[in-house]
Amino acid sequence: MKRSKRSKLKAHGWKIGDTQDFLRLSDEEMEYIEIKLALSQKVRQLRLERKMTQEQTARLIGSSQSRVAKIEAGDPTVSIDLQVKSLIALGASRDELAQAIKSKNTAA
Amino acid sequence: MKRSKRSKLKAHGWKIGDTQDFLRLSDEEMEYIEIKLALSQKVRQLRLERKMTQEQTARLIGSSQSRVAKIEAGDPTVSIDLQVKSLIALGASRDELAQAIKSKNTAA
DNA sequence: TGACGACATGTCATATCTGACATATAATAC
DNA sequence: GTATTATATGTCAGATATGACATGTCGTCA
Repeated sequence: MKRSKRSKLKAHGWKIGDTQDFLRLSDEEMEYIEIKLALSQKVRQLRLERKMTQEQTARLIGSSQSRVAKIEAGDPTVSIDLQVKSLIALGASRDELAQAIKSKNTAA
Repeated sequence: MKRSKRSKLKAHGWKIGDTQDFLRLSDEEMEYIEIKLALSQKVRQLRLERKMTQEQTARLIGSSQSRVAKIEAGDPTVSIDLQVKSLIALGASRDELAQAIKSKNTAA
């Protein structure tokens, strides 16, 4: 359960799909990162819907602007725990959270 | 974002519903604990489905029997991160994970 | 041009989580 | 009875995540 080489990877901005071979991530690492990225996007989405700045959100969750930026970037130093706590603080329901984690419809 | 007094709470075995007033948890704390508990139950479910012991599962995820027990108990010292990693290692898909987090149908 | 606001990124001391270990409990088989 | 196996619980040194801070980038307004 090590973080290994992907430590420095920026999850943000990846095109999921080209990553697998490119960086030689295992399926499990891929799934973990996809979930983290999905949650980070949801945090940003909710924050923007509520027309808040990262600074305001930081105060809401008892953190700092820089950490909110990292949460939204899916930074490796940010735990899923913190992402989940942020989403809850932003008012997301369990079901909304589940929905965010669900893989998007690969069907056309 | 402190862990506060619920540190010593055992999430396991609660009857969700009587907790709210009893322990004076905020809605946000409740939601967090419910999610953690839902994940812990899913870990146990998958492990048993695969007919594995906690010891075997521990080796699978690179941890120890005692920690697997804590994962399945929703112990406060276990992060959602570790629960998610465990579920992935046990072969759960993103969708399965999302399903586990979803609130169960309150409809009869 | 400069100043401002929002966000990104790097670093660090300290808080929290981690695997490992010891030990306890419970159930089963002899 | 007591071995054995599976699980639970408490503790701790070391690993990792955290908030805070400094500073950087980028857009916009004058």
